[in-house]
Amino acid sequence: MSEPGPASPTTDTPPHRYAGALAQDIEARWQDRWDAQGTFATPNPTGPLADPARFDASKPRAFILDMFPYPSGAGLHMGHPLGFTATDMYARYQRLTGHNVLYTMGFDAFGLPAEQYAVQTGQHPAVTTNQNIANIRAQLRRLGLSHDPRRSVSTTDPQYYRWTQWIFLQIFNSWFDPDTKKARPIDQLVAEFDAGTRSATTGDWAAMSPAQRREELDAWRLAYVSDAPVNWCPGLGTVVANEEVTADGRSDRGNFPVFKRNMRQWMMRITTYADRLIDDLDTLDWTDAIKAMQRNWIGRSEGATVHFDSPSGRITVFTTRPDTLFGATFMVLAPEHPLVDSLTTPAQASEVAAYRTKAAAEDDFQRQNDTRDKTGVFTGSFATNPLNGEEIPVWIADYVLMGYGTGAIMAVPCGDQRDFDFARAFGLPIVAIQEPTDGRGTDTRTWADAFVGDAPYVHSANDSLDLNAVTSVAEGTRRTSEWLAAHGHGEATVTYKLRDWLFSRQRYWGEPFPIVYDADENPRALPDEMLPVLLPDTDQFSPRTFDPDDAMSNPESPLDRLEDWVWVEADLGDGVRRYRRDTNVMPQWAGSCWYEMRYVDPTNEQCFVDPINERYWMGPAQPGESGGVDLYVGGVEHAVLHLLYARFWHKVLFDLGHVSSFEPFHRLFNQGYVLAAAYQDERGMYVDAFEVEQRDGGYVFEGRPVIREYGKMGKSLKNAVSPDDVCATYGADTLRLYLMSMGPLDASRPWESKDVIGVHRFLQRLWRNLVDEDTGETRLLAESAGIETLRVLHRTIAGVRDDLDHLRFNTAIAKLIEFNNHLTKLGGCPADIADALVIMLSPLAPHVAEELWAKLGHTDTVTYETFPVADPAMLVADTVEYPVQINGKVRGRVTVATDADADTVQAAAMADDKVQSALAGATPKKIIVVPGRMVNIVA
RNA sequence: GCCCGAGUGGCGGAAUGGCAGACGCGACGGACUCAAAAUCCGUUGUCCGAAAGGGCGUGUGGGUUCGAAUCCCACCUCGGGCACCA
Repeated sequence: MSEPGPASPTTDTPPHRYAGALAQDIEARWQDRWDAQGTFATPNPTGPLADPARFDASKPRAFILDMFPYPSGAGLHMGHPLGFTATDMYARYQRLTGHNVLYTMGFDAFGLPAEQYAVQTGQHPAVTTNQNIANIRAQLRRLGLSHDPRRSVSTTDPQYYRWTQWIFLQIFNSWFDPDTKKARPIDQLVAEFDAGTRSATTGDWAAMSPAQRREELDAWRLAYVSDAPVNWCPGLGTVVANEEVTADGRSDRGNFPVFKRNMRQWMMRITTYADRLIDDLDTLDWTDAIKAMQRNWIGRSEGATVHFDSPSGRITVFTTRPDTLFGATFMVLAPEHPLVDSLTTPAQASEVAAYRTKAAAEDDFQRQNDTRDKTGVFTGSFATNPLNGEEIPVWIADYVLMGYGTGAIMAVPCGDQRDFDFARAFGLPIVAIQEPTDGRGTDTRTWADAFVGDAPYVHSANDSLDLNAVTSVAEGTRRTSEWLAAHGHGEATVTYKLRDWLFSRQRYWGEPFPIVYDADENPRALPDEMLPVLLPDTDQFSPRTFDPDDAMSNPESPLDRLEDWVWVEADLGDGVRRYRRDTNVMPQWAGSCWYEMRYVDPTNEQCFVDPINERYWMGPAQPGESGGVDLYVGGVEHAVLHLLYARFWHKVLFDLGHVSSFEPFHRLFNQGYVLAAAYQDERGMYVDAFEVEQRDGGYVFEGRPVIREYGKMGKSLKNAVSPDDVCATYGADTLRLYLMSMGPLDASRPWESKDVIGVHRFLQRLWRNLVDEDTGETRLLAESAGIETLRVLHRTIAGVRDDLDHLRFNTAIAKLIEFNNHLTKLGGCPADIADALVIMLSPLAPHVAEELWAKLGHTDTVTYETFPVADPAMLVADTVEYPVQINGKVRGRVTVATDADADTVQAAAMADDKVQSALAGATPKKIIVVPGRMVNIVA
């Protein structure tokens, strides 16, 4: 860091002043001692980490979790200590308030970042990953986080991914029962087929060959191989999930173009959980913003399917507005719709073929740009509107997407802006079926746009359905859906934007699939005793990447090259045979889908988590509650990726009876970002923020003017401050306090290095109130605390408790500073309240608190002490000062007894000189006395 | 366009219906020092005023209320998410 820190001790600074060097000395000693004594080891109810002598089942639990980091070569950035400090302070506070606390840290070490770093350095990812983990562990240690080190996991550890593979097989060997809306073991489906209580979808189960049966079952599995459109990213050399593709059709990582291609890939049937993933959000303590993002991503819409008769048979559409069916004046099919060929008349054939070719050449993401003008082609055929028998033309257009609904729509131009635009562009009829409430009338030739909303229907009746008296969309929708169902022309339907999860990647650094293929290319699960399927060692770990724009390239998995590994002999129940291994690896998200459960029972070799331990740490507190981690802190960037996938896996494991909680993360808190000033030169290039000088109200870099903006702290903006440097200058306790004092945890905050000194001075003053800076001995005031000091103390206790309960670390710190400022004015700390002060400080600045605790004569760690409890009697004074307002402006103050009644307070207010002179003889119309608060006189 | 969230001193922020600006940075004045740094003490929303005191003040305009930074309506600005999803 280039910023000046506090002075290093020189001859004239006292030897025991709390400054950077002393802080580091204290911190190193206490970190060593915590390690040596296993201070933060938390016992389990049962299993390898059970310790009956230390486990107190009568205490409430607190499972506190951070989103675990990728061990990238760059190490921690300031965003990590921000979230980690918050959870550590909360964890320590929970220990002080009598909770059993589960708090640890792991590493999400598979995936692209680790692999790319390995490719850059030419070293094996296992080597670089372990180096990076060691490096980050050292950085974390400096922060004084109270992790149980025995519970740490890395997703790349075979002892960990053995269970990731096991969970994959649980999912593979399950099906979703649409009746119970739950996952069930595939054996139970076989039993139902055998018993005839459920019919197979592809034929008569009893008459099927073994191969046909296998195919039938594979189509039910929650993890399945599918030849379907996927996102192929040549620049990365792998396919990626929908959630990893940005709105402009590029890869989330690397920003390469992504192409839709049909490929044979692993999918997970997350869509079967769409309703539960939405509905169960109601049971979670998450922000509305994140819930909205998840709902939005799942994209549930209720409506109806409607069947139209056409020369090529039935065309089914999905609509959210079946009530507008009388106004359907044409239909539009996606260019890829399977009926387009047979619907197209010879006269239209060349035009349709040209349009389809053009549409196919464009990628999906260009097509989804709503600023484009509408394009489309008439097929030459007509379909019949089931409500009124009208023949309406069938068009194809690229604004209809094959991937949503049925890939076909009924177009109601009077009630849908897109259809309206299309009708105007091609001169198609627009018939009003509602009388708009804005007075524009029903002559659609004069309309500037479609009308959407509740309004009386017109021209909306046939022999058996009459909406013309209906005034609400909801009622019209309900009655039309009923009519459609009754007449066999459709039914109420729910559609989702959510697609099944593409689960395979053509990379090296991931979990291998515990799957082999038989001679007929059927996927076969490996038995438990063959787990883990170890990731084979190789020096050819770099995936084959391609020209980022080469859409027709094909993925080549690095594991394909390992012939010796690929072919394996095994007995899967029908004798020893030769099988080919699956050469894909699982996506980055697999390991993070369940890591919180492994923290609960990290060394269990019998199961991924013992049910007793899971129920203790994650089980619902009350029947009907979701259960799950008590507090999960992390960035908002995982709103629809990790958080959706992890919820899905957890629900499958719940359905199968492996866990007692039906949600993994009961309470989620999203921390803000650490921002910092960044500077751009006239070319728009970022310059080193630490070499920029402020001059004449502007900013200058190497003599040239630069402009300032604020952005997420990091390498790309050249404005990153390293946590290590701050620890080296001021100590970790100062860094912790600064990060938390900057503002509320959920707000983004700009880093200002010059502000760090503020909380450092606070610690220095607090230290000085307890310790003689020359001798290092305690210097406590002998006389006991007076009533005024006790009142300040108890107000502080109550306030800090309330703040820490609600993760308001910024105001908790401010209250402690206030209290310390009071002690400073007192000339020091009375001996009888020093313990309380130090215990309150300990969750926030644990190292200096431990040091002070020891100086106060205690031999044990402060970690498991009891947080002081405020005495209610100390929170009220004998007298209270009332501000007296006249017409809402404060004009005077009166002091009355705390228990004075309203009349007494009013009398005192009226008797006040300033009030009388402000009233200037006027008679009050009304006087409001708010007990304990204030008086307002209305003159 | 739609859905969230936020606008308060020079700066980060506090106050969620009851004394706006807690706490911190910075700035200014003072102590210590040969001096500087560090440290300590004091002042610090703004305008008028020598002071006492007073006016104004939480993005803008309106409303509810004895009383609004806080609640309601409309608008403006910024940040985030989604976006031809039928």
